[in-house]
Amino acid sequence: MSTPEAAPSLDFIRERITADLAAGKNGGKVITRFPPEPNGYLHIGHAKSICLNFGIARQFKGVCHLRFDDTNPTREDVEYVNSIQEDVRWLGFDWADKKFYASDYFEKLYQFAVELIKRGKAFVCDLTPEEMIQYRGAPSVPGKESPYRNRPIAENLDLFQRMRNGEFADGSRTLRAKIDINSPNIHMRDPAIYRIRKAEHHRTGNQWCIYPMYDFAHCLSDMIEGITHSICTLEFEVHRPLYDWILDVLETPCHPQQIEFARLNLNYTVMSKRKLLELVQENRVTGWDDPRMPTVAGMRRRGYTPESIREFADRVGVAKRENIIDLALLEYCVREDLNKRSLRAMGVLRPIKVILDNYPEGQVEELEAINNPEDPAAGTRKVPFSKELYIDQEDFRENPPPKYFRLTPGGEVRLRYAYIIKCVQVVKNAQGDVVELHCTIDPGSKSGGPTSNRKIKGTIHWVSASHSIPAEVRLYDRLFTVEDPGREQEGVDWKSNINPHSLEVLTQCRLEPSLTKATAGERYQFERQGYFCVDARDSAPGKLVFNRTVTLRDTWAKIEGKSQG
RNA sequence: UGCCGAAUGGUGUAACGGUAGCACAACAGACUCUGGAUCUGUUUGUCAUGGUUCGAAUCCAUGUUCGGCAGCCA
Repeated sequence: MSTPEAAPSLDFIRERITADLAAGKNGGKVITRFPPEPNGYLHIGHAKSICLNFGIARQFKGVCHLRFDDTNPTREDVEYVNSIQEDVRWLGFDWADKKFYASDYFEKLYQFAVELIKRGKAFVCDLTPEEMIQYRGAPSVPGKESPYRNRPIAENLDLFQRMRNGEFADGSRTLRAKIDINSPNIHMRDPAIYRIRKAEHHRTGNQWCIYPMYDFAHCLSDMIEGITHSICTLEFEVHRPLYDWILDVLETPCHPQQIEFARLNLNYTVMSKRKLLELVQENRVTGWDDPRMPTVAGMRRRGYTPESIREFADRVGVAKRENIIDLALLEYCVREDLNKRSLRAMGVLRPIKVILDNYPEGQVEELEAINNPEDPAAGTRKVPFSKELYIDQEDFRENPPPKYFRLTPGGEVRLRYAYIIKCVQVVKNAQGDVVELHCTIDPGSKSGGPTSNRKIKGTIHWVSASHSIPAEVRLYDRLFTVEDPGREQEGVDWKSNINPHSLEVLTQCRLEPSLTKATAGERYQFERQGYFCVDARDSAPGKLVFNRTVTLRDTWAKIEGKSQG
């Protein structure tokens, strides 16, 4: 017997699509599209949109097109076309043979513009850009009709053809829709739909010197592809009347429904392509794929999994209200995923030497360690143990605060998978820094041994000094020190909030020898510390570089942070 | 002050006139050879004021606050 279950709640877009389907619209088909402009790398906000559009297509047994919205040759580039495809694929989505470019439609778009002119709904305007701004008015200021607005159709046709022929200079003329110069919606005040740009396009070369504007190209591209639901972000809401107007006037055979949702914002980072580009160009980061960037490429390099990003996109939901998502949710999603799948290893980031006084010189034991306690199938491995070890500086305190469960002078601690040791002597250098610890082991306390069940509060990780391998480890922190760095404030450069400690490079790290074979992109949990990923760009055999994806949840840091006020 | 939107705990998001729920965060505890994971529990919310109704987060009115729009960008 099944108990009555509440239907899984749908977001407002899926709700609407469900209703359309129920009403028999679009012949029962669902076709969406992800339409990036190739003028930058994709970021986590795009990932949300990708998951939405491709996810809806998958869910409703439809398809999602990948369409490059490349109508502005001055800012677009093939580098971006390539990175976008790589990122969408990496995220786990497939556009099959549905890859398109708005530039594929330039000729069709031109013909639609001619048709608009023939229907008396567009005109060639000779106003300069400055004049056009003036004539357009402002939100509360009525517009003024262009003196060229009532040119005869034949003259418009001739002029538009000559615009295409390259007879006029950049910026000297535009083709404008003839709608209503006094519309309360500024986008309806006879918007420009074609401009002259004698620029080389990354795909059409010098074939064109006039290019359609977004508002004209987008709705018609959607229409040409038979898109049923054209999902975009909130700032296009005021464009929808224009979207609909163009398709209505042209009496097109299909009329996609534009639906707007609120874009994703994440705290402690910026999400505008312009700002991200600025960080790249000013070398505030090492590139679009810098692991601190909220770009898909950066997150990939940092060690995020596609699964975790998809899970995140699911959890943030889809709605129309402005939002700023807590970075903690993203981090929760990666930890959740990585905890289940990643192999454990021991690595000492800031080494301090430990000498076991009562352990035989030259003896080496191979101790068994569990590869992943969450997955018994991952098996075990051997870790060498010897008289000289390294432990992390953080795991020893000469003057321990209350509740400190690690190594202290005269205190005991468990070495993971090995023995319980006691610190008997602290060696310092001339500056008073602790450089070496002498300890003794409890021989019976070896994991599995007779006294191994002794209750010891703390367990720490370690590596054998002579067996361990060197590595560089890069620790990342949030790129900005304030929650909403993108918010423009008068007289304040948004870049003044960049976190000067967003990157810390550790070069003295020592890792357990099993990591020798770690290859680019592989992810591990360094026990008690976090998840780390072999850097795909800078790591090499014998010269390992790891990126810290995210720390483990750190209850101790919280306790200590609180007691320090 | 024109037009278009949106307001539910700290952050997101459900509830579609009938018990305000879920997740993250926070807090407390259990367990632990990772201060991880896991488990248990706790705190915190319907923008305001009216109205309709047996009953309102939901419907209506007014107001408030926040966001978007004045590129020949997308």
